[in-house]
Amino acid sequence: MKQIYELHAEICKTLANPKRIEIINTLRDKEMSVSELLAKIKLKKANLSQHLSLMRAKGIVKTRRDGTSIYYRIANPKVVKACDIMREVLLGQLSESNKTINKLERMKP
Amino acid sequence: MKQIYELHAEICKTLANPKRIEIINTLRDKEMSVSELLAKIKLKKANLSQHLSLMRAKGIVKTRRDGTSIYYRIANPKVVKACDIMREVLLGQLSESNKTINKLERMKP
DNA sequence: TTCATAGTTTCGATTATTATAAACTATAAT
DNA sequence: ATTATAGTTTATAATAATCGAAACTATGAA
Repeated sequence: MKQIYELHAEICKTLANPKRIEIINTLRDKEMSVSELLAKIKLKKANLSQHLSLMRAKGIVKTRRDGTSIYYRIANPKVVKACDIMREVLLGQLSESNKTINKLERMKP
Repeated sequence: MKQIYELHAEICKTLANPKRIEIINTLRDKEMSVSELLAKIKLKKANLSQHLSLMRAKGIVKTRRDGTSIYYRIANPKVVKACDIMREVLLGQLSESNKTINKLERMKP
Protein backbone atom coordinates (compact mmCIF):
# COMPACT_ATOMS: atom_id res chain seq x y z
CA MET A 1 0.00 0.00 0.00
CA LYS A 2 2.80 2.38 0.89
CA GLN A 3 4.34 1.73 -2.50
CA ILE A 4 1.05 2.59 -4.19
CA TYR A 5 1.04 5.97 -2.44
CA GLU A 6 4.56 6.57 -3.66
CA LEU A 7 3.72 5.70 -7.25
CA HIS A 8 0.55 7.74 -7.00
CA ALA A 9 2.59 10.72 -5.85
CA GLU A 10 5.03 10.17 -8.74
CA ILE A 11 2.17 10.52 -11.20
CA CYS A 12 0.90 13.64 -9.44
CA LYS A 13 4.38 15.17 -9.41
CA THR A 14 4.42 14.91 -13.16
CA LEU A 15 1.42 17.25 -13.27
CA ALA A 16 2.77 19.54 -10.59
CA ASN A 17 4.47 22.04 -12.89
CA PRO A 18 2.92 24.94 -14.81
CA LYS A 19 4.71 24.19 -18.07
CA ARG A 20 3.74 20.53 -17.99
CA ILE A 21 0.13 21.44 -17.31
CA GLU A 22 0.30 23.73 -20.30
CA ILE A 23 1.73 20.86 -22.36
CA ILE A 24 -1.12 18.58 -21.30
CA ASN A 25 -3.62 21.27 -22.18
CA THR A 26 -2.02 21.81 -25.56
CA LEU A 27 -2.03 18.10 -26.35
CA ARG A 28 -5.51 17.54 -24.98
CA ASP A 29 -7.17 16.82 -28.31
CA LYS A 30 -4.41 16.35 -30.84
CA GLU A 31 -0.91 15.00 -31.07
CA MET A 32 1.81 17.55 -31.79
CA SER A 33 5.47 17.57 -32.76
CA VAL A 34 8.05 19.21 -30.54
CA SER A 35 8.33 22.13 -32.99
CA GLU A 36 4.58 22.63 -32.97
CA LEU A 37 4.54 22.61 -29.19
CA LEU A 38 7.45 25.02 -29.20
CA ALA A 39 5.44 27.45 -31.29
CA LYS A 40 2.60 27.39 -28.73
CA ILE A 41 4.50 27.31 -25.45
CA LYS A 42 7.13 29.81 -24.39
CA LEU A 43 10.01 27.54 -23.45
CA LYS A 44 13.53 26.76 -24.65
CA LYS A 45 13.67 23.73 -26.91
CA ALA A 46 15.98 21.79 -24.60
CA ASN A 47 13.78 22.47 -21.62
CA LEU A 48 10.61 21.46 -23.48
CA SER A 49 12.35 18.26 -24.43
CA GLN A 50 13.26 17.65 -20.78
CA HIS A 51 9.65 18.06 -19.69
CA LEU A 52 8.40 15.80 -22.46
CA SER A 53 10.95 13.14 -21.68
CA LEU A 54 9.96 13.18 -17.99
CA MET A 55 6.30 12.90 -18.92
CA ARG A 56 7.07 10.03 -21.22
CA ALA A 57 9.06 8.25 -18.54
CA LYS A 58 6.03 8.50 -16.22
CA GLY A 59 3.69 7.18 -18.88
CA ILE A 60 1.74 10.43 -19.23
CA VAL A 61 2.51 10.88 -22.92
CA LYS A 62 3.46 8.61 -25.80
CA THR A 63 5.47 9.31 -28.92
CA ARG A 64 5.58 8.48 -32.57
CA ARG A 65 8.32 9.42 -34.97
CA ASP A 66 7.62 10.66 -38.49
CA GLY A 67 10.78 11.58 -40.34
CA THR A 68 12.70 14.01 -38.20
CA SER A 69 9.62 15.03 -36.24
CA ILE A 70 8.54 13.35 -33.05
CA TYR A 71 4.86 13.57 -32.25
CA TYR A 72 3.66 13.54 -28.66
CA ARG A 73 0.18 12.63 -27.48
CA ILE A 74 -1.56 12.08 -24.15
CA ALA A 75 -1.26 8.42 -23.19
CA ASN A 76 -4.50 8.22 -21.19
CA PRO A 77 -7.46 10.60 -21.46
CA LYS A 78 -8.02 10.18 -17.73
CA VAL A 79 -4.99 12.38 -17.15
CA VAL A 80 -6.75 15.24 -18.93
CA LYS A 81 -9.90 14.54 -16.93
CA ALA A 82 -8.03 14.64 -13.63
CA CYS A 83 -6.36 17.88 -14.68
CA ASP A 84 -9.70 19.39 -15.59
CA ILE A 85 -11.14 18.51 -12.22
CA MET A 86 -8.17 20.08 -10.50
CA ARG A 87 -8.74 23.22 -12.52
CA GLU A 88 -12.37 23.23 -11.38
CA VAL A 89 -11.12 23.06 -7.81
CA LEU A 90 -8.87 26.04 -8.48
CA LEU A 91 -11.63 28.06 -10.15
CA GLY A 92 -13.89 27.26 -7.22
CA GLN A 93 -11.25 28.62 -4.86
CA LEU A 94 -10.84 31.77 -6.92
CA SER A 95 -14.56 32.45 -6.97
CA GLU A 96 -14.74 31.81 -3.22
CA SER A 97 -12.04 34.39 -2.58
CA ASN A 98 -13.83 36.82 -4.89
CA LYS A 99 -16.96 36.38 -2.81
CA THR A 100 -15.00 37.31 0.29
CA ILE A 101 -13.53 40.39 -1.38
CA ASN A 102 -16.97 41.46 -2.54
CA LYS A 103 -18.34 41.05 0.96
CA LEU A 104 -15.59 43.29 2.30
CA GLU A 105 -16.22 45.79 -0.50
CA ARG A 106 -19.89 46.03 0.42
CA MET A 107 -18.97 46.72 4.06
CA LYS A 108 -16.87 49.72 3.11
CA PRO A 109 -19.04 52.85 3.23
CA MET B 1 -3.59 32.48 -18.42
CA LYS B 2 0.03 31.94 -17.36
CA GLN B 3 -0.99 32.72 -13.80
CA ILE B 4 -3.76 30.14 -13.99
CA TYR B 5 -1.24 27.46 -14.98
CA GLU B 6 0.89 28.47 -12.03
CA LEU B 7 -1.99 28.27 -9.57
CA HIS B 8 -3.11 25.02 -11.15
CA ALA B 9 0.39 23.61 -10.60
CA GLU B 10 0.31 24.82 -6.99
CA ILE B 11 -2.83 22.77 -6.38
CA CYS B 12 -1.27 19.74 -8.05
CA LYS B 13 1.91 20.12 -6.03
CA THR B 14 -0.15 19.80 -2.90
CA LEU B 15 -1.18 16.32 -4.02
CA ALA B 16 2.28 15.38 -5.21
CA ASN B 17 3.47 13.71 -2.02
CA PRO B 18 2.77 10.18 -0.79
CA LYS B 19 1.94 11.22 2.77
CA ARG B 20 -0.45 13.92 1.63
CA ILE B 21 -2.19 11.48 -0.68
CA GLU B 22 -2.52 9.14 2.28
CA ILE B 23 -4.00 12.00 4.30
CA ILE B 24 -6.54 12.74 1.58
CA ASN B 25 -7.44 9.09 1.43
CA THR B 26 -7.84 8.90 5.17
CA LEU B 27 -10.06 11.96 5.28
CA ARG B 28 -12.05 10.97 2.23
CA ASP B 29 -15.29 10.29 4.02
CA LYS B 30 -14.94 11.65 7.53
CA GLU B 31 -13.26 14.49 9.34
CA MET B 32 -10.50 13.51 11.76
CA SER B 33 -8.44 15.13 14.48
CA VAL B 34 -4.66 15.30 14.20
CA SER B 35 -4.36 12.56 16.84
CA GLU B 36 -6.73 10.32 14.96
CA LEU B 37 -4.76 10.87 11.76
CA LEU B 38 -1.57 10.20 13.65
CA ALA B 39 -2.92 6.83 14.72
CA LYS B 40 -3.58 5.88 11.09
CA ILE B 41 -0.56 7.35 9.33
CA LYS B 42 3.06 6.63 10.18
CA LEU B 43 4.44 10.13 10.56
CA LYS B 44 5.90 12.35 13.29
CA LYS B 45 3.35 14.70 14.80
CA ALA B 46 5.24 17.83 13.77
CA ASN B 47 5.60 16.60 10.22
CA LEU B 48 1.93 15.67 9.98
CA SER B 49 1.08 19.12 11.21
CA GLN B 50 3.30 20.65 8.51
CA HIS B 51 1.59 18.67 5.78
CA LEU B 52 -1.83 19.60 7.11
CA SER B 53 -0.92 23.24 7.38
CA LEU B 54 0.33 23.27 3.79
CA MET B 55 -2.86 21.59 2.62
CA ARG B 56 -4.92 24.10 4.51
CA ALA B 57 -2.97 27.02 3.03
CA LYS B 58 -3.74 25.66 -0.45
CA GLY B 59 -7.42 25.27 0.36
CA ILE B 60 -7.38 21.47 0.12
CA VAL B 61 -8.56 20.90 3.69
CA LYS B 62 -10.52 22.89 6.25
CA THR B 63 -10.41 22.80 10.02
CA ARG B 64 -12.65 23.04 13.02
CA ARG B 65 -11.53 23.21 16.61
CA ASP B 66 -13.27 21.29 19.38
CA GLY B 67 -11.57 21.78 22.73
CA THR B 68 -7.92 20.93 22.30
CA SER B 69 -8.57 18.84 19.20
CA ILE B 70 -8.48 20.23 15.69
CA TYR B 71 -10.53 18.37 13.14
CA TYR B 72 -9.50 18.32 9.50
CA ARG B 73 -11.75 17.61 6.55
CA ILE B 74 -11.49 17.71 2.75
CA ALA B 75 -12.56 21.16 1.55
CA ASN B 76 -13.86 20.06 -1.84
CA PRO B 77 -14.90 16.52 -2.81
CA LYS B 78 -13.54 17.17 -6.30
CA VAL B 79 -10.05 16.82 -4.87
CA VAL B 80 -10.83 13.25 -3.87
CA LYS B 81 -12.32 12.62 -7.29
CA ALA B 82 -9.24 13.93 -9.07
CA CYS B 83 -7.05 11.79 -6.81
CA ASP B 84 -9.13 8.72 -7.58
CA ILE B 85 -8.80 9.29 -11.31
CA MET B 86 -5.05 9.64 -10.96
CA ARG B 87 -4.99 6.34 -9.09
CA GLU B 88 -6.92 4.76 -11.93
CA VAL B 89 -4.25 6.05 -14.31
CA LEU B 90 -1.60 4.47 -12.12
CA LEU B 91 -3.42 1.14 -11.86
CA GLY B 92 -3.85 1.18 -15.63
CA GLN B 93 -0.13 1.64 -16.02
CA LEU B 94 0.61 -1.20 -13.61
CA SER B 95 -1.70 -3.59 -15.42
CA GLU B 96 -0.15 -2.56 -18.75
CA SER B 97 3.31 -3.39 -17.49
CA ASN B 98 2.01 -6.69 -16.14
CA LYS B 99 0.68 -7.51 -19.59
CA THR B 100 4.11 -6.91 -21.03
CA ILE B 101 5.75 -9.08 -18.41
CA ASN B 102 3.24 -11.86 -19.10
CA LYS B 103 3.92 -11.62 -22.82
CA LEU B 104 7.62 -12.04 -22.17
CA GLU B 105 6.90 -14.91 -19.80
CA ARG B 106 4.92 -16.74 -22.48
CA MET B 107 7.79 -16.34 -24.93
CA LYS B 108 10.21 -18.07 -22.61
CA PRO B 109 10.22 -21.81 -23.40
C1' DT C 1 29.26 12.26 -47.82
C1' DT C 2 28.03 16.57 -46.16
C1' DC C 3 24.79 19.63 -44.47
C1' DA C 4 20.54 21.31 -42.29
C1' DT C 5 16.83 20.43 -39.41
C1' DA C 6 14.54 18.25 -35.37
C1' DG C 7 15.08 16.68 -31.17
C1' DT C 8 17.72 14.83 -26.95
C1' DT C 9 21.19 14.47 -23.30
C1' DT C 10 24.48 16.01 -19.94
C1' DC C 11 26.40 19.27 -16.73
C1' DG C 12 26.20 22.82 -13.38
C1' DA C 13 24.05 26.32 -10.65
C1' DT C 14 19.86 27.76 -8.32
C1' DT C 15 15.89 27.12 -5.93
C1' DA C 16 12.19 24.26 -3.72
C1' DT C 17 10.67 20.21 -0.79
C1' DT C 18 11.06 17.37 2.86
C1' DA C 19 11.94 15.54 7.50
C1' DT C 20 13.83 16.04 12.20
C1' DA C 21 14.34 18.19 16.51
C1' DA C 22 13.36 21.64 19.72
C1' DA C 23 10.73 25.38 21.18
C1' DC C 24 6.36 27.20 21.23
C1' DT C 25 0.90 28.07 21.86
C1' DA C 26 -3.84 26.91 23.15
C1' DT C 27 -7.24 24.61 25.79
C1' DA C 28 -9.11 22.14 29.73
C1' DA C 29 -8.80 20.05 34.16
C1' DT C 30 -7.10 19.98 38.77
C1' DA D 1 -1.93 29.11 38.91
C1' DT D 2 -0.07 24.64 37.38
C1' DT D 3 0.02 20.96 34.68
C1' DA D 4 -1.09 17.74 30.90
C1' DT D 5 -2.61 17.16 26.40
C1' DA D 6 -3.13 18.59 21.52
C1' DG D 7 -1.30 20.84 18.05
C1' DT D 8 1.84 24.36 15.68
C1' DT D 9 6.05 26.84 14.44
C1' DT D 10 10.85 27.61 13.49
C1' DA D 11 15.49 26.44 12.25
C1' DT D 12 18.30 23.36 9.83
C1' DA D 13 20.16 19.85 6.98
C1' DA D 14 19.47 16.69 3.17
C1' DT D 15 17.44 15.72 -1.09
C1' DA D 16 15.01 16.72 -5.35
C1' DA D 17 13.32 19.80 -9.16
C1' DT D 18 14.29 23.28 -12.42
C1' DC D 19 16.51 25.74 -16.15
C1' DG D 20 20.12 27.32 -19.39
C1' DA D 21 24.05 26.31 -22.12
C1' DA D 22 26.67 23.33 -24.74
C1' DA D 23 27.37 19.03 -26.78
C1' DC D 24 25.21 15.30 -28.82
C1' DT D 25 22.12 12.03 -32.10
C1' DA D 26 18.94 10.93 -35.86
C1' DT D 27 16.78 11.67 -40.17
C1' DG D 28 16.37 13.41 -44.84
C1' DA D 29 17.99 16.15 -48.68
C1' DA D 30 21.55 18.00 -51.78
